[in-house]
Amino acid sequence: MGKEIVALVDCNSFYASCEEVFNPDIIDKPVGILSNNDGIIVALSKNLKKLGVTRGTPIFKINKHLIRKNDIRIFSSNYALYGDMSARVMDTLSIFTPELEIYSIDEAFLSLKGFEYKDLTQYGREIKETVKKHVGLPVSVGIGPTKTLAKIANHFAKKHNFAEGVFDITDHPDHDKILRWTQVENIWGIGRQYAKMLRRNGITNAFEFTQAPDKWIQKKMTIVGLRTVKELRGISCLDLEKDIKPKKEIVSSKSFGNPVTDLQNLLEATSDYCTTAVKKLRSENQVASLVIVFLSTNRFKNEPQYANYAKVRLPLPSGYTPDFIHAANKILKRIYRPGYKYKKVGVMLADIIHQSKAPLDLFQPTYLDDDRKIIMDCMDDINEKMGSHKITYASSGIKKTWQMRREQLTPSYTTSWQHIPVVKAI
DNA sequence: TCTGGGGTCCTAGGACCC
DNA sequence: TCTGGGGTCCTAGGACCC
Repeated sequence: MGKEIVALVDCNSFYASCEEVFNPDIIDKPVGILSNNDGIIVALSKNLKKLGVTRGTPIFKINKHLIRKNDIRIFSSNYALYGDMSARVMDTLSIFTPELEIYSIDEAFLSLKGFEYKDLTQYGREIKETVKKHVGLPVSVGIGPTKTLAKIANHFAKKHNFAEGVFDITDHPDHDKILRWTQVENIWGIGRQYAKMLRRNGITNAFEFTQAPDKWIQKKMTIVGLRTVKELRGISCLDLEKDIKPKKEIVSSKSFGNPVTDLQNLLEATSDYCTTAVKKLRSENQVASLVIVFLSTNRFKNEPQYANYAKVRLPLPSGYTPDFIHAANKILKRIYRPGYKYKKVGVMLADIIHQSKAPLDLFQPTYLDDDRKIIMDCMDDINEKMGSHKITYASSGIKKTWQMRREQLTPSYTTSWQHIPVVKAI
């Protein structure tokens, strides 16, 4: 076994950059992308960051004057577009390595094992330029002997202009200096709570963290924290995961555009989220047997609060949407209390297994061996061809007054024929 | 007026068993 | 007064990620 060497390729301000590809006139403007329901800012372009806006800020808290004065462009999130752009980036990256882990919508780890004879920084530049050419998106590349160090190298590449978006920390003469430069909250695996705890104990940067005793770290931060510190010391503890792992749980939940008080609307929303979740379940050829429904009021408001959840186990694992809608509606009726303004409901599917591993039953047909699977597959096919939600359940309602807001949505340029951009000759 | 959604992993403690 | 011990399984909650 040779030494591990990985590159982390990360798209810069991914959502904002996707919008810029199709709206070149916003490239130099501050751009912000909103969460579902147009609630908070989830992605910011460099120019928006410069104005002091941070991720997670509710849009209504951003000064209107600031928006107008700087011509800030705000968009609803367009996941159809981002998902498709992501797939194109990943396709391009797969040219550069036999082993690729798609870590998130905008990040991938590439194994560069066996490539050490190359100038890896130069290779990183090639990767960067090729993605730009093929997909039009800017990326940064960090290279290191472990995933955690590759993350740090990537962060470094982004923050220092001289790196021009590519940095290799491997055997770098200033290795410790770079770790000293990395504040604890910027270490992959250290969140808000642990960062606070480390600072309380006098540990402020990655280098100081590597000097802490293993026993102490494990006691305070479990084995997860210990792995992180070992990775910082150059010992690989997190393998590249090439295979896409089947989901263990599937959640569908959304805040409402407006508060909902009556049971009927909640039942409709629950049915709708059930439909989404079970469709996802089927798309991975899986079945589930546990349904959990949760609901809550708006915790930011100074009004009576209520939150609850409950679960139901199906007699047999299923992929049949009505099985889940029945169960979910039953649960909802149990936990619903009148008199509250609800902000959100959600459905979670758990105890998920692959269809082929579903147990048989002597006394009742399973999802696989009666008509239910055929009906579902048929419905999925039609919705795939004719557009999603062509066939749906009446229990999801028609008016859907509870639906989320998406007022600044851009077209689905790459995934919908109606939205394909037109190039006009002058 | 308006504050996201979807995941994973680990551990402590209770339930249960012999 | 004294009231076992060890193993496994499950779950809720807390931490993290993007």
